[in-house]
Amino acid sequence: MKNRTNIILCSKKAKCSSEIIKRLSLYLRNLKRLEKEGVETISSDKITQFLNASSVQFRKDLSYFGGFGKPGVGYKVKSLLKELENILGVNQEWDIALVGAGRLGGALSRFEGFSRFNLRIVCVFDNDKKVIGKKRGQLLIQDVKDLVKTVERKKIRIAIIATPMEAAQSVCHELTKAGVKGILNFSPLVLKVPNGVCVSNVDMACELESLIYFAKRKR
Amino acid sequence: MKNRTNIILCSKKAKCSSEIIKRLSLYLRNLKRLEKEGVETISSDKITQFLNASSVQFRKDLSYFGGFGKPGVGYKVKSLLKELENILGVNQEWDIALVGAGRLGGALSRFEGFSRFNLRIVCVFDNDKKVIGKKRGQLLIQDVKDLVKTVERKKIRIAIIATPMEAAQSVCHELTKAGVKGILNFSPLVLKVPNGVCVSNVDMACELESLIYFAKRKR
DNA sequence: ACGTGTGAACCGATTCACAGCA
DNA sequence: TGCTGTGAATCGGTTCACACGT
Repeated sequence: MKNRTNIILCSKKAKCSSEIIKRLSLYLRNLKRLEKEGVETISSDKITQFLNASSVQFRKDLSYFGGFGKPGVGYKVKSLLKELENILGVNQEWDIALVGAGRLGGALSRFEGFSRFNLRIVCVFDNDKKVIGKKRGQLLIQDVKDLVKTVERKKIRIAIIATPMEAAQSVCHELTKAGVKGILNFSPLVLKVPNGVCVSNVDMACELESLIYFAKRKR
Repeated sequence: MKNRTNIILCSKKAKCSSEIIKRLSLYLRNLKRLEKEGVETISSDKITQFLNASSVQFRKDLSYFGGFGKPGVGYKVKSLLKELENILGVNQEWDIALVGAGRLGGALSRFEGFSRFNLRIVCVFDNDKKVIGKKRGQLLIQDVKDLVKTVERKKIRIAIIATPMEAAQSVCHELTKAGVKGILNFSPLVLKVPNGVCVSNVDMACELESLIYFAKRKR
């Protein structure tokens, strides 16, 4: 009744919340595991068993992009995996810029998880004269003054901010000026960004304080 | 018309989503900044100007716990700050256990942000014989085998999991067995926890993949 | 019979609109 | 007048119920 090809991938874009996309990413990871284990077909019931999602939600999430399953059978692991990679855009390598070479930045630059997902940190910036020029893993730490130039030249679209709060907004400004469209923000500042730029905040203090709130009233 | 004291703090507990609590934590942080700057009174309009929240949402969030503002005037920074600290339970020190002394764990154990919020990492565990017994900052890295014993003895209620995916579920099990009620999970696994335990996931791969999805379709 | 895909119902969270107080 | 606090309306996301394909 309805055309199910990738026109939908675009046309339904507006309806697609970041929560859905994060779940797709989660599904993808689990499909990869299943593939490794040699599983060929899986039902929505089975795959959501180990996730915090219902089988209906799984099917609904996928339905925004098309019908990938066979009634009475389920989903072919390999082909659904490819579809999701395609939808998310992770079938190509993505270069990432990291700003802030402090402790957190250092840990992130060596975080194995990134490479596993076709994500590659290709440059690291800092404003501290003492670390500029030093190596962080394979990468030379560059002066944050060269940020715009470098990010533009390398056509980087995704960046991670791991600076102290004070520097975060100006770094953010430079990044967007240089064409960055997605920012993973580890600083506790709420960033102001121009339209069309997407920010994802990882605010550890907020997370921990909410845990404390709920933990406090258990027993 | 309605009693506004801390009975509500408990009775409204059920209505309070973790999103509200995280925002309260954000408000608190900004109130601290304002206090430092010497601001004595603030309106909901002003304080939300630099946050991703509307002034109505600010007032609504607070209204779950009582009316702290004065019509026509606003909120007294100092006293609202105290109220929020009280609600969140961050006016006392909280001891945290960290599991996983790898790169991420290492960065976290030295993350200055924690101490700023009355959070103190008091023990670090790992299962790698090569690092057990070594110092991580001030702390000795302990064998994960001693986890339950130590966590019970120190009455720790909050923990951070920064282990590889494979170890996460068993660590989580031990933590809850030892009485932990809140877990900040940096591993990409969806944890199964008993009722009454609160998990907050920081899944960097999902965050980044969602950024990629949205960045991909901008220009 | 089994499992997908989806309109409809539901539910929670945000926003609106305004009453009431300083 | 200025700003808070809150019922009512609205919006979006999740779940239900079931039609349909294999």
